[in-house]
Amino acid sequence: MVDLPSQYNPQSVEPEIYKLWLDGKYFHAEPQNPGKPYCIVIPPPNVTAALHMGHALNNTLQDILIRYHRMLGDNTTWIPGTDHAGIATQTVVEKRVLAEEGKRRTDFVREEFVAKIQAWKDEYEARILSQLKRVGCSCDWDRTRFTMDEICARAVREAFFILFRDGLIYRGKRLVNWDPATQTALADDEVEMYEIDGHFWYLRYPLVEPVEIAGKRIVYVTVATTRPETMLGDTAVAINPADPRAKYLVGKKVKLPIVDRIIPIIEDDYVVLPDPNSDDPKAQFATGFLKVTPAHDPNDWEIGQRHNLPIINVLAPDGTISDQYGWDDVGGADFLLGLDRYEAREAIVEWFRENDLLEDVKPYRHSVGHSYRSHVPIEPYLSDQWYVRVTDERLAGAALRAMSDDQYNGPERSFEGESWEGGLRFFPERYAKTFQSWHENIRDWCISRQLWWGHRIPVWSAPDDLSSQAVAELDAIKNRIAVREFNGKLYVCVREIDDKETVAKIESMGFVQDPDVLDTWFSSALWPFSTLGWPEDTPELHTWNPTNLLCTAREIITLWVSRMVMTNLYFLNRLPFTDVYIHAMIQDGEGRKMSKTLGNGIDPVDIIEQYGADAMRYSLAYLTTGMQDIRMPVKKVKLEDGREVNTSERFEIGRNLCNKLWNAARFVMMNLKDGEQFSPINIDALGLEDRWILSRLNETIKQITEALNNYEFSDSANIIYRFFWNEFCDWYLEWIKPRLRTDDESARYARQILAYTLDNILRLLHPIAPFITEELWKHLKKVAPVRMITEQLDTDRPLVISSWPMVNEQFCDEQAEQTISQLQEIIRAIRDVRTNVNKIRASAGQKSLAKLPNAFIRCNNNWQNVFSSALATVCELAKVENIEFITDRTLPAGSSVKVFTDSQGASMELAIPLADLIDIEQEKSRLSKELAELTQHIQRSQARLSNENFIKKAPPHIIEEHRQQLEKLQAKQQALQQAISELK
RNA sequence: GGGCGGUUAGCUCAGUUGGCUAGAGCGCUUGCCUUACAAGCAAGAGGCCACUGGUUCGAGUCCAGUACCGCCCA
Repeated sequence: MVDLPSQYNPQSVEPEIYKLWLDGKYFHAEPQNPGKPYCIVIPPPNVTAALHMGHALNNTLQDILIRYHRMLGDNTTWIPGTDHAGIATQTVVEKRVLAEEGKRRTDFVREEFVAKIQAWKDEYEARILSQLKRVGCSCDWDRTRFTMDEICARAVREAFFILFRDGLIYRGKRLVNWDPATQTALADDEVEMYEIDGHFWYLRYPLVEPVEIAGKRIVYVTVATTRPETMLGDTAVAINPADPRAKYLVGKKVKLPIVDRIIPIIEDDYVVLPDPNSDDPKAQFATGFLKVTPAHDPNDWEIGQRHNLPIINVLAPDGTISDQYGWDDVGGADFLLGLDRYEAREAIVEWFRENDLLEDVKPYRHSVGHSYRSHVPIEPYLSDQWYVRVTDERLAGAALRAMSDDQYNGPERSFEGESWEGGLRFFPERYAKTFQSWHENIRDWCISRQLWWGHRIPVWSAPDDLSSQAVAELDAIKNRIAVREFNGKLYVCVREIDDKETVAKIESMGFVQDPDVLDTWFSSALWPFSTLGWPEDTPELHTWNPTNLLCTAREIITLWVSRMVMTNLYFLNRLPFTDVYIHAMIQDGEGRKMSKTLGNGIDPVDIIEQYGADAMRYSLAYLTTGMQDIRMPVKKVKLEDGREVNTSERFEIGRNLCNKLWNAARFVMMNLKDGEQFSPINIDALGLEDRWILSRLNETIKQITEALNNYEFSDSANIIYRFFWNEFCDWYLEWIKPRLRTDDESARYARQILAYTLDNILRLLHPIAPFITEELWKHLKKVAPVRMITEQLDTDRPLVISSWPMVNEQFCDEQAEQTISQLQEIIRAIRDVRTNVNKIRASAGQKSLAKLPNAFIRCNNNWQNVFSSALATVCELAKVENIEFITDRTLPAGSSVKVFTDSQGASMELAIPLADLIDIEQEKSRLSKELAELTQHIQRSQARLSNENFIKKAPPHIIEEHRQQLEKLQAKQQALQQAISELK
């Protein structure tokens, strides 16, 4: 006998169940295990912060698939881990240290500060991994990795070395996206564009010699700029050659105010011609003259390259005005030195104003790049950085060839016969477009970051006075290093991470290691093989790479998916994964991103504590349709312990389902006889409802399996919900209650089917709701250790490693389904009448009836037999004392009447006498309303069927369907009319 | 500026290749503490499917355009 509380309490179940799984090592797989390999690598959460609801969603979906495949018998592993998240983590630690100790990073030596970040990492890594466990994630914990651990570090070193050796990494001097707050370069995709209310300032630059144009004496040109502070670095003024003023002005000089630099006026197509009537705001605001600052603007950089202009950098790395980084004609600008770029902006504008050179100021809204970490505006900044030549055919080109044929839409691809070509698929497929256009427009990837937290760049640069003897010595160790020359300087990459000897050697020769670290995404890019042991040729790598699926959010397609594809293809000549599933982003009720600053985030742990992990998981799966956003209205709630937390009512569906499952299972187990031994039974000997529920179960298995195979999470959640709740609980359980009270064979069959169906429900629901199903599985095993209909089910192992239900066509019973469906319709009709009778009685102050006294049914023999065999149950379910069959005599007058037509076209009439129960008039008006609606419907149907074109053009089976429907409607109408006329 | 989503019941969302009297959960109304479950049971009410055109015998579904909301990339 099982004794369970009447409410499911997840808190008391979850820790114990998770321990059971861990103790049994059920999540662990070895490469040589039997079964088809199935592997997912987790998108490693950043150690920056604890997990949020987006992570909960991301990992729930992965766990559903992992658990499903484990139950299918696949050799399944889910590789967990965390990401060091270079700039993000360093930034949060810098903030914390500043707040707690009042110190800046630069107040420490590098090792000291890295140790502080390391401590933060340890804290958050532990927290993140424990959060994943609370969500129920069945990760292969023995394989946990961190993007900076030794194994990943080794892979990073080898990957860098190969790319460096093969000429795919180079050093370049160009404008980068500079974050003056964290003082590092950023990749293009780490820059976020924000709309800013700014200004156009109109600055007058005096001509060295006045010019006469159309009789007018011109003494200055006016440039319009949104960033006046960059004028200090101007090295030209440009004008469009099509501008009528160009022929008078090109070649002339202006004297740059403040610094007094003499700079030329040049002509360049890039300059926008002024046009006050243009749709292009740039043309509206333009003066026709463009100040050119090659060191501080990407477009000006291009112009500078075309015209060989000098490059004058007036900024320090922290964004202050400085003459220390390539500016030697400060002139009158020394009062600006040391000012922040925005202070300088104001000072310069003020200077122009005072000197009567500020012509105008206009408000202007435009997008400005901001650091995705520090959120300060990005400064285009001239510097030397390391780049990966992803534009190379071997990288971006390969990524494009990897796309599956039906998802690729572009210029003809020439395949080279590689097995991976055309093997990469996106779900939903629209995201393939993002992937494709990213690679078609890709630019080289800046991978160096001026940070302390990350993989140090394994490159040593030569001293200026490198001797030829030293070069010869390098040659002697050439199999341990790669040597490349950039801008006349030698750079050495040391291959092995622990090759101290070589490092000592080159350092003794005066080589110095680059102080910078690699972009975090460089190590993440290797994740699908670094975690499996690459560059070692491990059995893990053999078995599980390519992995099967990557599950992530859409903004990650460019940052990460792209790079994993390119590196896996380049280093291993195969895909990192074949499928990419892109899930939705969770937003609050107003459609805003959840964020700390808005305070609208929901903490998964709060939800787990309130509703349970299964409830959260179920709800998240239920919400995962193919859409790109999930709206989650946020509600504040005060907990018993006084804390106020964010929650959402959207998790109630999961909680309610868990509670229902708990109670249904409780009911089943209360009715099972302890340790009852079941033996195979003949399906044909079973009752109608038994065959019905088995048939429905079989269909459910089919549908869920299909949904999971197609990553249709919401569908799978809905399918099990409907079967379990609306079919098993609402109908089957109610239907067999009378049988269970007997002590005959029929009761035993019912118990056998209860055990069997509950068993299957637990299996089907386990990937989505693992805790409660495992817990109930335990209890079920106690009361019904042997479960079967025709063949015995595997019940000896924990549910987590038990088998996924198989479709069994033997259980498919179309006739039982139709019959039950018809009976349901009749039962609902009787319930409906009773409800209305009670409503009318209540309004007349009469007592409500628990049951109707009488119902009459006129039907053929076939149906009468069906009814007779289930009469007591139908009466009970329909809440009627007695059902009487009539064949010849007319239906009793003064009845509410309904007509049904079964799938064979036979009609059946139901009459419930009301005369003694209620004031007939009210029922009459209700029926009249129903009749009016019915009549309208019939008119529409008739109109369609009398349309010649419909008959001529519609497919015959559709016409037939509409005909039959009309007949049914007309039968109903007739009965209703008669009933109304008799209600007197 | 380019690309991609969304707009269906008060709220959050389903709706297959066009063939419905357009569905679900929550909320609402009415009646029920019915021996698994009140986090429940039964029965209801509630929709010009954003707008305008088009294709079609037939459009929530396909096509074109408009409006608004949102995301990604410049």
